[in-house]
Amino acid sequence: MDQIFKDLSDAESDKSAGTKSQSRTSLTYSAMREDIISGALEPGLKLKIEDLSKRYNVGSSPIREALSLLTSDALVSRNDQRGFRVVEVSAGEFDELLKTRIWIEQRALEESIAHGDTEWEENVILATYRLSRVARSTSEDSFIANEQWEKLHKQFHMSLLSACGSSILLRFCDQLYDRNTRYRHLSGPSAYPKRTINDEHTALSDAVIARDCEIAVKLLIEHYSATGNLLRKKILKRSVGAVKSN
Amino acid sequence: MDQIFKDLSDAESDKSAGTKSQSRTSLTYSAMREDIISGALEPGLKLKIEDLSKRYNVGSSPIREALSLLTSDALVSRNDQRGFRVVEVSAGEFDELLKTRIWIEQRALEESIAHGDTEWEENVILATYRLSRVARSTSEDSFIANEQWEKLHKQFHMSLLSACGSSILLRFCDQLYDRNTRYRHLSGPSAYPKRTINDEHTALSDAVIARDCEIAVKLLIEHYSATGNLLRKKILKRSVGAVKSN
DNA sequence: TTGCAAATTAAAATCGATATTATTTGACTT
DNA sequence: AAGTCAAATAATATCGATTTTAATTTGCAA
Repeated sequence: MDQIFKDLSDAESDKSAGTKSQSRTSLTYSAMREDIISGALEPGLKLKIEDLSKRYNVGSSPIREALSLLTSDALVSRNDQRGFRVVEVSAGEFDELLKTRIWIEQRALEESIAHGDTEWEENVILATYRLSRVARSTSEDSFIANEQWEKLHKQFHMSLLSACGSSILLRFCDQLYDRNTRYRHLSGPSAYPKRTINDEHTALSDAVIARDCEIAVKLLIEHYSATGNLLRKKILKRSVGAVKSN
Repeated sequence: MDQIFKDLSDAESDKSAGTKSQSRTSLTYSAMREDIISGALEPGLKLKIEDLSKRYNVGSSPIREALSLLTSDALVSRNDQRGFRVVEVSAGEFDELLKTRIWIEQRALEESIAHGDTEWEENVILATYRLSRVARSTSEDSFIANEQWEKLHKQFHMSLLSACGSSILLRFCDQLYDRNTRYRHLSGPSAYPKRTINDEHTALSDAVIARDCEIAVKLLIEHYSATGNLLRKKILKRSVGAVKSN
């Protein structure tokens, strides 16, 4: 928990017209969310209101509200009268996450393929292309997560599902995606040794565009299972050596 | 919005030992949740902090935290700098809800049937029996929602899914169930004229116990679709005549 | 009248102080 | 040495006042 945090206190210096000023609660929520998913705030960490107030430079009310919101994202746990914590990670939860994600995304993908229109198709093509153009790591030898890749990767996966016809289902997928990303970040750098992820993405995209539901679903499941298997080992290693903080 | 609300101010008069005192936030959250689902706080209503403070007899902080939590349940919407509202209802959202619920619960039911053990089976039997023993309405002629039935009905449906192996999926089902219940309450009394709901429940339960996945899923979908069709008409009628409050 | 802008009012958001509850410490007993 | 209890400390939860922002009204000019 020893890193530089953004100062939210002068967030409303919003010179750019049109941008309706966000509340401190919203800004703090986004910032904390980012910090939990990235691993900056590590699993199990006790989240003391006063500490957070100092770090994010806001009073206790926005902090508490942000924590309440994060609770529903399953990133923070609340325990009445004894505060908040970053939720723990475990191999068990990871497996459940993976399993559930596959169940839900399978259906979303099927519906998307069945109902997606031309615009959707083009969005998939675009998202696939954009993702293919950026590197996963900013460095060649050591792995340094590329912010841009993260963003495009999520956009790619969400684009596949976006025509499923249910914003409710999409919301679930979005949430599960982020929870999974957290595991990916926590598992440490260079999680995917030799696998040619880009090829997997392209193949998946092709099947989707060809409206080949069977293949697409098969590829999606394989894609998730493969990354999942790699991650699980790391998580296990991690959770054994984990230190319950403060 | 002119009804009696519970006074939360002396909630900690918790004589019963063992019950760890809940926070005002939690209590307020539950109370407001109940009031939104029951329709006491109607769709679109502006939720002014001060009003709510008076009604629920707590300060602004617990109110705001409770509202933040309700936001993630999709029961309350927040609009930065201009407060909270009870989320609107619409035929469109209802359809999406129904559709999504069927997608998700189908999978949950399939998994549950595939993996459920003896204990699960017995829970289903029990839940079915208990539900069959209470009346939907407390009155014979006019429809007056029976609190007990509501509880047991939810327990019945959740019991069917409870062995699906994913607490994450169950959480989703739970949330969607509640959102649907809100529609049911809003659609007004005596929503189900002649249909013998109890028979439908029994048939569903039988199929589940017999591990007949195909039939069970078919019955579940029919069950939801039938009630859904009835509700949709009422919702349409309602949303036309709705008055944007305050 | 109608349109616009300043002034007013109302509400949301935020802060910082207080009250409440949990946790730790340390003296004392067995 | 281990356990128990009470005081001291630390943290949470809550309140009420203040600041900031949005919505409304009012007054003035075209």
